[in-house]
Amino acid sequence: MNIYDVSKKAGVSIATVSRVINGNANVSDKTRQKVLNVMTELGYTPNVFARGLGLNTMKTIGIMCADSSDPFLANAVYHLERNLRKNGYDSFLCCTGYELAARQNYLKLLLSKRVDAIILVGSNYLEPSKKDNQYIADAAKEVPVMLINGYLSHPNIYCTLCDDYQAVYDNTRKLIRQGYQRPLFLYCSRSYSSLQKLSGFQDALAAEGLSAAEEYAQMCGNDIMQAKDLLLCLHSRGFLFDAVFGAEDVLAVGAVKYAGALGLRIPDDLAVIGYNNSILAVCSEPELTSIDNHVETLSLTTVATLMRVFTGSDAPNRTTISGELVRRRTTPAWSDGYSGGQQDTRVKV
Amino acid sequence: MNIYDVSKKAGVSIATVSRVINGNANVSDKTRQKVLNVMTELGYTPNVFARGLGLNTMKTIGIMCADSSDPFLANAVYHLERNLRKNGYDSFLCCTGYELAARQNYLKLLLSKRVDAIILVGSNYLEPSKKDNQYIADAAKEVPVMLINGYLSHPNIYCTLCDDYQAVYDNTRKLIRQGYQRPLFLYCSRSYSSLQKLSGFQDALAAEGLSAAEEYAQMCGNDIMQAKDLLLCLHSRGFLFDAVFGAEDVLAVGAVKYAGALGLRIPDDLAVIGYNNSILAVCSEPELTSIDNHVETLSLTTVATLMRVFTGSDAPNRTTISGELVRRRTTPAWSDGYSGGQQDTRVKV
DNA sequence: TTGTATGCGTTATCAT
DNA sequence: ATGATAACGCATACAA
Repeated sequence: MNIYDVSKKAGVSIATVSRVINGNANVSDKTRQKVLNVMTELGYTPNVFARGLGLNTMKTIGIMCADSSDPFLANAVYHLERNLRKNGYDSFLCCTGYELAARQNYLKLLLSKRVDAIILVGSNYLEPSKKDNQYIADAAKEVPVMLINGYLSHPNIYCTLCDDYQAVYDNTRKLIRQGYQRPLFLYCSRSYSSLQKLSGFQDALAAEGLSAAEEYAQMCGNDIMQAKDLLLCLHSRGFLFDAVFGAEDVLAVGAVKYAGALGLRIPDDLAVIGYNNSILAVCSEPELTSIDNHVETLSLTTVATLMRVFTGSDAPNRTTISGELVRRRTTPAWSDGYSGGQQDTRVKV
Repeated sequence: MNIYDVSKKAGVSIATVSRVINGNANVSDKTRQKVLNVMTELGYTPNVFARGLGLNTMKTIGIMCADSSDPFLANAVYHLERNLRKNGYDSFLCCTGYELAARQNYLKLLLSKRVDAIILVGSNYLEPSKKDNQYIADAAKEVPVMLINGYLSHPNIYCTLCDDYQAVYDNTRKLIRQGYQRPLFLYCSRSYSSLQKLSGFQDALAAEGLSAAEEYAQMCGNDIMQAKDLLLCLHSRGFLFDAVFGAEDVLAVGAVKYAGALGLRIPDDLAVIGYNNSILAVCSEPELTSIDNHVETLSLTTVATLMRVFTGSDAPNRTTISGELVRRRTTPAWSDGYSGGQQDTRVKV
């Protein structure tokens, strides 16, 4: 079943059939209709390989993420996939894990499959060492590379990110002004975005005139229980803190568990803020105040930018959107001017 | 940069180069080495389209799931993708949503991309009406179709599922024998797997000599708050229940929230069991007893079966694995013989 | 508006 | 063991 069968049955040449397939205007309505009829009658579908051979594209985007079971990444992938398809592109998903060598292999594989672009989801793709990011820059020589929540200044690389620094900075300051004089920052990776958040936290302490002692930023595993245990351990060592800002919701939930274990009242004895506004925030008890980094917007923007790149329109190499505090029950009510906080809204699903 | 360039530089014919690429034995070691050297030197990669044209396969599997941000589905996708790649296959992921028409389109699209097989993840793919599943049966005429947590008896369709019926049946009986005489079942879809769970629940009531009044199985939205509100509403109407068995962890968390709202003690006043052993189970407070349906095993088995199908070995049309109760703090300790319960283990991430 | 002929980069079938 | 050559199914430049 190929284009010849159709052309034969329709009594036209394959060129005409091809024109119909590709929506070429140079076909009479009558002929077009005849061909279309035959195509549906035969249940004909163009062979993608033959097509790809000629056009050297399969209208396919490669998406790389560390782990599609991470709620944030999963959400991003979901929206990316959806929107790409809306624009006529299919997606090739790769869950690469966190190891560099594996990632390099996946990238090579995607390129060998002749994808039309590559989207890297998650700030964890940015290695601290420049050299380790070279493979990304190399890929950008062949196809456009899109980064979600990561930044790399390089031709043909386009970045869309949430302003994590500002979000943490603003809200840490608010926290302190509410009387929480000993906030603790909890993070679990040294990714670009984590480091941004950390800076935001440290700068906020400085801006409020607090000493930013090293211990007020603690690193731990990406896990509820590890976070809880770490806090318990700190507490038993006599370390004092009255608020926890988690770089991820998981860590913040750990803080809530910690408070529960010690019988601390939330938010009176301990305030907690998470990050991502994931389902964990509403699952937690009490429900978690969390920063929404607008996954959907990030994804939509990325796709929109990519389409601009494809059409040759000029596209910004870097787009930043702001995070937004979604207040729930682990922080006291506060009001202020300079950043549009928002009352409890629907959580990202 | 193509096979001709390589053949020229290596001083052999393209046929020989092709043989080297495909590991054909009819090449002298000397020639093979020479060709390999040239290939790496030139950084040559075979063109997948041309290759696909000849072989009519791209070693690619189409994976369909409703929503990659659902923890269970995300996990399955993750493991599928990983294991397929281990077997030399790439994956095409489609998040189809829950609507039939969209799903039919996605399936058509995958077939038009000439995938080598299709994997449907999640029992939600099985419609109650036979007619609505016809498109799946049709697809099976072209390529093998794998179902995870769904069952359809049809040639070239292979199903791998968790024995949801038995898991719910067994554990509901245990619950009742512990003294919970008024268990309530909460579910949120009429998918194959949901209905299996429901039957298990109903049969358990009957087996324990309890009247299975309609109201003891309630349907509600797939959402923590909706579940909580429904329970509150039932309570205010004077409806009595002392245990909740959720068909999904989300619903069980809703039950925990309900208990919190009313000041009920868990598990004394209310026992709760969830399903999936997702991260929600450990996020909940108190932590949720939940049934682990072994996503990873399901995924591994599916891939293994598919590989058997590809090699022409005979493969079982249906494989069932058993669920397993992971006990935490929303049920009292109980011990018994006939089903291997397990103490709190690591949650699925 | 329609048809003819060629190229795309492989694999596979013959020969040699 | 190696080489020449015919598919594979489509897009497209060119001709009519």
